[in-house]
Amino acid sequence: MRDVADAAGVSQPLVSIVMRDVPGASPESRAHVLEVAARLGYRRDERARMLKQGRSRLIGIVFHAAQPFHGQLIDELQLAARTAGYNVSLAAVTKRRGEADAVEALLGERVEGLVLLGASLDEQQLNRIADEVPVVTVASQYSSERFDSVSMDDARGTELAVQHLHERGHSRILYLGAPGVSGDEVRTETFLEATAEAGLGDEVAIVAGGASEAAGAEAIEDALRRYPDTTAVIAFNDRSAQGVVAQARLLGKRVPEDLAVVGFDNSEQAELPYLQLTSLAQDPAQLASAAVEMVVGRVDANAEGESPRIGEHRILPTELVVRSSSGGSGNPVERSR
Amino acid sequence: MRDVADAAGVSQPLVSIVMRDVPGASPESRAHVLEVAARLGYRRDERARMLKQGRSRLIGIVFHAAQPFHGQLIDELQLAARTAGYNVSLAAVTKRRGEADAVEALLGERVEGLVLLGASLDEQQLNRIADEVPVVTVASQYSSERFDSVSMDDARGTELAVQHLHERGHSRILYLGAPGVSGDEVRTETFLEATAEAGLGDEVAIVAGGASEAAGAEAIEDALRRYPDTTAVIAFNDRSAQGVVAQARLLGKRVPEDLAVVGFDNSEQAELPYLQLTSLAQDPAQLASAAVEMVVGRVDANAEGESPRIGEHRILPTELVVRSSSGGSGNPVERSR
DNA sequence: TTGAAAGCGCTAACAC
DNA sequence: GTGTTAGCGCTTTCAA
Repeated sequence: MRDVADAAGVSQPLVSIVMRDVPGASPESRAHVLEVAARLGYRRDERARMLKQGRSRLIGIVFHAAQPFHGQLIDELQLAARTAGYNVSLAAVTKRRGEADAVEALLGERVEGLVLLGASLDEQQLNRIADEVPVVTVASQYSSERFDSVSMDDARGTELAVQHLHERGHSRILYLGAPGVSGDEVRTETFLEATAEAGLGDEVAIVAGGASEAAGAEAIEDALRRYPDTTAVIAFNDRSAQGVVAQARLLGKRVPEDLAVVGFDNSEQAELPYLQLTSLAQDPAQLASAAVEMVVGRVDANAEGESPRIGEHRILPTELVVRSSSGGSGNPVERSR
Repeated sequence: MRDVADAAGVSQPLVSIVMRDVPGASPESRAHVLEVAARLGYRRDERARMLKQGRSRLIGIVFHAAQPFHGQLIDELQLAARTAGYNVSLAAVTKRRGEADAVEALLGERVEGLVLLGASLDEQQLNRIADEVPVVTVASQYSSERFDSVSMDDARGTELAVQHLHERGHSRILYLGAPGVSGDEVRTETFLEATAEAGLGDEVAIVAGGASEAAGAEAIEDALRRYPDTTAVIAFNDRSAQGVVAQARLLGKRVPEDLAVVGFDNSEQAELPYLQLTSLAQDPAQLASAAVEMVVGRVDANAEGESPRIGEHRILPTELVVRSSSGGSGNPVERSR
């Protein structure tokens, strides 16, 4: 900026005014400064800017690099944050880098808020982080009073899935869960309640799988041996559902004629022509805008010295998107609430 | 730092010495300062640190959020960068945010080098960026003199695939490409050369697909109508290969008995039990360490005022990992060079 | 071993 | 409309 100012024959703060595009410079000097800056290839240093301003206007996002659904969420989060006047800083969780590490890195950058996608830290660890900076988790369920969360309505979603399959005449239904992954507990409980209520109590089964294609494939192979009469499967997510469909077909089952399959997430994969997976939708745009709204709300509240409010745990409505993997659409979309 | 210094009754620079863990403080004051810092929840501001140091020691990584293979690369890149004494800063390319935008954001953070995963910017744009900061592209092919690239040996890989299928008796081989995606051109040309050399000139075909599961599925359905005698497919990547396998099975073809399939990337998906995809491996660890080595080399050279060297375009050896999708392993692994 | 002083690139308050 | 001055949180001389 000094260099630009010297080259343009003006003061350095005037260059600042021009570069920020705020009033306070005549059209002529503005044009001149911009011309000189462009010629010199000048680019403003964002760090220095943040340092001086005393705040970063940065939201940190922790995501799992291997999870394609997080890509969709990042897209929406970036948009929502920009609208709220914030930028985002990304930290990836990978096979060799845990969530705690990723959070540390973002705190070192002085992010003003943290959005954690698919967090698996326990509530106590998150509470400690929330002492430093507002936290909101997306797609994980917590009930802490110290931070917020937003997730889909797992209970209602499971009910919709059970109801959908029951209506289509299925009674031997399998829930293929992902023990230890957030959301699984609620889905498991609701599955038992909903099937019991429908009078299917002893025809259903629960098997342990996981949140990946491989886990779904392995679990269904095993499950079909143990429960050969199974006619329908509710899988933990679309990825495991994809494994279920592929493996079942390899074993000679037709989907949906011999085995109906329902997944969770309504990811882009669900629309693949050879899958056409019935799935419980969670809208990434809605999740993202809720997350940004909550975290920015807390950031602003802190800035104005308000006393911190109690943790808010928002649950967004789900809808069942019916495709052919469950026997096709009778009534195409069933909304929750 | 000021606060910590006051609370500990020492000067602020001394706190800096302690926090950086460099010699210059007595064990007692070191312990005392650390204790006070911990009590106050002090955390060093990375931005201020970079600002003062006059450099960021940051490598910017541009990745595609929807591409799971990039997740593996990020993991390796983070490791390699840390080893070289650098940190990384991530910028995601998504449906609504282009590569140019992502690059801009990183330049604003004053990254000292840029690693672009699967770049699709043209050479001229990249040259302009390379004027500001060293650039290396990963898994895209360029021949610019102004920046570096590292990619797998597409030509050799394609040869290996053709040879592998030919050895197993296939002659009606299809190349299912991804027009416009980097690497496709070389693979297409090599496919034609290698098949011609093997005397299969008029039995092979090339069809336009894409780099996703959906593209592979659509393309194979169409291709099997136009070339019903096809017995083997080389797909642009593992994702499209997965679409090919799934769709072919749905159409009643058995894999590999009726249709042998080979992919590129040897991604984690290739190992799925129901796929067992023969694939041309590109080792993410090797790609990553080469990329970091090249970009850091240029950063250091610049720092020492050396005149910039000419663009280096490194091509890493590939190997064919044989799994059952191509008829199983005769000889399990065939190396290039 | 410790402290004082300067300055990285920028913005904000104020004077001219 | 423009320039002057001060300072964000650090690191880095250099002096005590």
